[in-house]
Amino acid sequence: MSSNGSRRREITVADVAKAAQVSKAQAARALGNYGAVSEEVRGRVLAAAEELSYRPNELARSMNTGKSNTIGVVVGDIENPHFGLATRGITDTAKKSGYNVILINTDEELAAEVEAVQVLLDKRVDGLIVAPASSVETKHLQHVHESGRPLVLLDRKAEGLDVETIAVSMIDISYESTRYLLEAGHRQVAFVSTLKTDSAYRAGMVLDSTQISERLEGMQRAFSEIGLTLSEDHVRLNAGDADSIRNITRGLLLMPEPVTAIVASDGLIALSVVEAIQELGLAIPDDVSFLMYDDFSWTRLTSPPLTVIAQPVYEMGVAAASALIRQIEGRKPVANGPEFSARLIRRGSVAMPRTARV
Amino acid sequence: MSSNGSRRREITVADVAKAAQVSKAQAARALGNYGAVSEEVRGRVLAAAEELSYRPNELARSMNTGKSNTIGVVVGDIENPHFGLATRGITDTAKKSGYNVILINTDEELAAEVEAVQVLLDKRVDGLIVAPASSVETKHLQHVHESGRPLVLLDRKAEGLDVETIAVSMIDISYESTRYLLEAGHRQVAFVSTLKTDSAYRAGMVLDSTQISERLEGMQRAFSEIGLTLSEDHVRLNAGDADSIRNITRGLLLMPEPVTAIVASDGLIALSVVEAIQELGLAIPDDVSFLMYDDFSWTRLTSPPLTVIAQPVYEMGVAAASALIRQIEGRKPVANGPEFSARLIRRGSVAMPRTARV
DNA sequence: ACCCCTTGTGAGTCCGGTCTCAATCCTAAT
DNA sequence: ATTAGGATTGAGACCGGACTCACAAGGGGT
Repeated sequence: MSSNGSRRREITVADVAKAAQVSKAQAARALGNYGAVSEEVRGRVLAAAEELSYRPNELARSMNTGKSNTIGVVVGDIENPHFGLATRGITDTAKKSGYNVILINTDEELAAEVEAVQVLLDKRVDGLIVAPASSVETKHLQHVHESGRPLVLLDRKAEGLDVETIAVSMIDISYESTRYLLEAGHRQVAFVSTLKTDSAYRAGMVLDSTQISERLEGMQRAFSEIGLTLSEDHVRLNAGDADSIRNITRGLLLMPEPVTAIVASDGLIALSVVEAIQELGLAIPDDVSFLMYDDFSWTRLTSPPLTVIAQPVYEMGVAAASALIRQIEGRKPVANGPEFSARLIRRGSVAMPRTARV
Repeated sequence: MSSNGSRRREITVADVAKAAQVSKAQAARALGNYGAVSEEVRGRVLAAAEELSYRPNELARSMNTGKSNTIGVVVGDIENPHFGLATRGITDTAKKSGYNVILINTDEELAAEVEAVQVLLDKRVDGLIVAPASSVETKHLQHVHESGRPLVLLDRKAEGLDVETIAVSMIDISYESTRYLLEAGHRQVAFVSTLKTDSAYRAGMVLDSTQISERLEGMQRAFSEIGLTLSEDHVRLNAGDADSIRNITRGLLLMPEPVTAIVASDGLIALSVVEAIQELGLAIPDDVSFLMYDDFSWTRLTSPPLTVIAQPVYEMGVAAASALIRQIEGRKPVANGPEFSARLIRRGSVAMPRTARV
């Protein structure tokens, strides 16, 4: 009873070598497929390995090759389909090139992100993909970069960090979609985002996220172009859980001069905003127009289907992984990396505001 | 220029030891917090480590402790919010106990799963959480289990594999929800699932997924209770991409005696089914009733909001991780692990079928 | 027949930690 | 003063592969 007494200790090259009656070095060569090995020996070793069902210890291997074939991914929240999709793009691509992915969630907390990066570095990952929680507080990323470890940022740029970044430029699309709202007659337009800040939004304040800065910049540009300004009071940050989003939405719609259009910064926010609107007994787009970032399938199922700003999230994940792997393998960056841009998909959630109608 | 000339080679215990003028062994003890170390030495070592910003190499550490503080997670598709949420539960819990997570996607391909498991084993993860693609083909899992590596299954049981499994029992809830449909007057009920099979569904055929088997069993029980049987032709498996789901849905609704209710096996399928229904110009629930597994937020936003079978996905992720970590740390299983059950949330997508109305 | 070069091979070192073991200190007890 | 016994400490083995080095054999060229 025990053809393979493989209890506890694992099979190592030494075991295989013994079984094949060759030196450890030869066995290692045959198995690792390097150096010179006679057919004869190779055969014996491979057979022995098969027989013992030998499996190399990747840890040991990594230790002296210095390569772990693993990349670390740090995102704010995988539960958010935006990151889910991006992660999918990353893992698909990584797998194709023989890399594994260690995933760490940060809940968009800077402290968690700093720790996550540290942990991954300690595990000697070959490179990192980070969707930074903050575009301003980037010491830890700076550190990674300086230590020479390949690093690619996803979704958001980091202030003063010259690192390859895969992100959609938000200014133009934000400008375009704001114009779309303005042309429909909206003047009271709100923007709701989860971005955490110490104080309420004030024009010109420095934000932690370049994404959000850019979006606001685009909105402002559209407004100022027609001689108006985006009201500070209509920019609501710190929209955390469903409850706070609900309150924010109610606030925006119940104020003396209610907003006539709301722009949701991501899919999660959108859900709560739309729900709050429905709760108030208001109709989209008759009472309020609605626009959101991220094109999820369900946005086509609501009535009316929602007008969205679609970002090539999966493709960006792919691009981030490709770029990182390229860096890891020391290849030169391609001349013109793909440029990603978002596009406005007009469905049914934007219409003329009540006030503008005859 | 170069306060810390930390280029290339990383700082090791040996470096710290030298800087602190003690032996490597002592430095290691002080750093690793084991063995006896005088306050004096500890101080010097810690200071030196700080100064050099030493970071232990987890790989090396893992290699001779045999622990990697990493757990491997194998899921069919993170992009599916079902797994997204579960993964979130897993990572949250793992992090709390100091474990990291390596995530691998299998696209529900058995071959990919086998490889994924192998890769994780090679990386010497401390344990595995797998949502098995097949409940029947389980040699690779058997192998893991026999090798003594902690293993927890998620969502689906594996035939003849005595391994801790965190899953919702589907029979009762399926029975309950089918009764709900039958009581509303439906007789032509369809079930649509992605489950891959070699041939079309036939009653009694062995399915790869215990989840699906159980659901069908529950449906059949409800049918036979009132002297009817669930038509084989109404059980549609192999619903892969959006297109095939669309075709299946059209098929079900355009056949001579169309189904009056459709049950979607998961959120992704639901999306396409609902879309196909809308495309056909049919209304839910007036023309077709609709029921789906998984309670995603967006199901409350459609009109009507969808009736769903909610599973405590996040909690199951938490439970799976807890169970695995318990196993890894060699603690006894708690007497009565939490039992998970799904519940039917009646919203607005189920009504009397046309045929049953006056 | 002699030298050079290309394989093939085994011994042993190294990666960066952990851990065993024997030697050295120190302090309190005899 | 002497000594037992615990606290410290350094040397070195070890984890499981990769890789360097020195050396033996076989082949070709002249």
